[in-house]
Amino acid sequence: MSALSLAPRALYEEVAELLRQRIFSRELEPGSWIDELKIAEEYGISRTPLREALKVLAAEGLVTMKVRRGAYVTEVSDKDLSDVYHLLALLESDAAAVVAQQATDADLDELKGMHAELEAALPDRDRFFAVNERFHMRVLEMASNRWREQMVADLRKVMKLNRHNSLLKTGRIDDSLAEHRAIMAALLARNAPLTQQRMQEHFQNGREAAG
Amino acid sequence: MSALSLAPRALYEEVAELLRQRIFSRELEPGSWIDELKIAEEYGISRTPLREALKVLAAEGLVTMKVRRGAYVTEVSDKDLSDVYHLLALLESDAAAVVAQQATDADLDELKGMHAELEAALPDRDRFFAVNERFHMRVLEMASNRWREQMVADLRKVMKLNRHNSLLKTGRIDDSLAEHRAIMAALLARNAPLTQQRMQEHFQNGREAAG
DNA sequence: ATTCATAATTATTGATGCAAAATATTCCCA
DNA sequence: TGGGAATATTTTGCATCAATAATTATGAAT
Repeated sequence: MSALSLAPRALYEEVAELLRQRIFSRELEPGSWIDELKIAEEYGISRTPLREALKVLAAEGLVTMKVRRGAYVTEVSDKDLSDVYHLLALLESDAAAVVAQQATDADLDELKGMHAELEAALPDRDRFFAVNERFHMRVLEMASNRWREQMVADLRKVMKLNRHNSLLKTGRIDDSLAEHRAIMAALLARNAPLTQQRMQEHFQNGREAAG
Repeated sequence: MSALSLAPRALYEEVAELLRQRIFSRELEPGSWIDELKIAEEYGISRTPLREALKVLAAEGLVTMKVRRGAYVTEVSDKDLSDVYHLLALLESDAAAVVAQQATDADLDELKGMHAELEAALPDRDRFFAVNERFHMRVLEMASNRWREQMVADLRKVMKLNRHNSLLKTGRIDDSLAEHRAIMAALLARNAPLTQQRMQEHFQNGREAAG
């Protein structure tokens, strides 16, 4: 009773989250078979909620179900990674364009504040990563399209399957910051096409750095 | 034993498909509660595979799970519909641009053939709808990004939740055909930006006609 | 008469058990 | 000794059963 949850989730949701952690930490390796009995015993639960959790993860693309052969951790090829990255760029740059068009002054103020945090974060890399992540997520929220938010969330999870996954390389922090400045300027100017273009470039640069 | 399936699916997959049909046919109305006992009895199955099927549908966005309150058919608001449409336009126009850039001559020939079928389909509306659907799906396949294919497939399912869902209005067939001609021309010219723009417009026109 | 509390019914959620299928192992025969 | 068939084991997939939580209905008290 250490953590009384205000929003009690179903057991299969909890299990799904635990499995996500184990997959992202590569304790469960891509391509490897997931032993239902073993996991169920480890968590002290039955196979029923575990199987339901696996189906949730399958829908997210994190595991792959094979008929009569159980669940496997999804293997992402280089092409998969490239494809997912392409979609993230497309969806997030569009979201940014929507924000440039529809955001309230208060919204832009908030983003300006977060960008200031980003500028101040260096040289603390971890802090920079954290604020950067929050900024991207906040832009997505402001575009207020729950379907896109879900899709981007799922795609980002798939990205994390890869060992060299980071959407932001350490060697590219300075460039990334400069790009963020340009994006922020376009947003404040409420220039939707320019915002879209700069966000797209931001992703493309990150992609080249990753490849 | 009427249909011996070469690719035997699990029962929960079959059930998921049956439920999709019932949801799309509005036999199960949006917002309504899904009675697990009743459905399980109707199909002569237990509740376990049914519950797994419901979680698959929940991942697709067709049903919404409420904790300790079971499954409900998702209600799509006008805004949801608009948001989903926006994403479909974004993803499919991008796919078309990719095809314009990367397709082989054989690919373009195939699309040309399908477009010819489309031209020949009129005045048979049903045939026009069918060929149109195949065309869009084939373009998506040619862009060869399985993640996008999955996303578009799910979004199209959500669209079907709405009563006035059709991505192609009957009154707009002539306009639609003209737009398809323009898209086809841009594809054959391998002009990616133009293809993207025309596909985007194609969706925007459809959207205005729907609203 | 109305409201709050308690009890009963109903439905979801989790556990256990069983059967079918797939894989691995062993034994027999060439 | 090597290959193939038969058997045994493992594991998925489905069904049944039990328990927990929520809603509704009923009763009592103000």
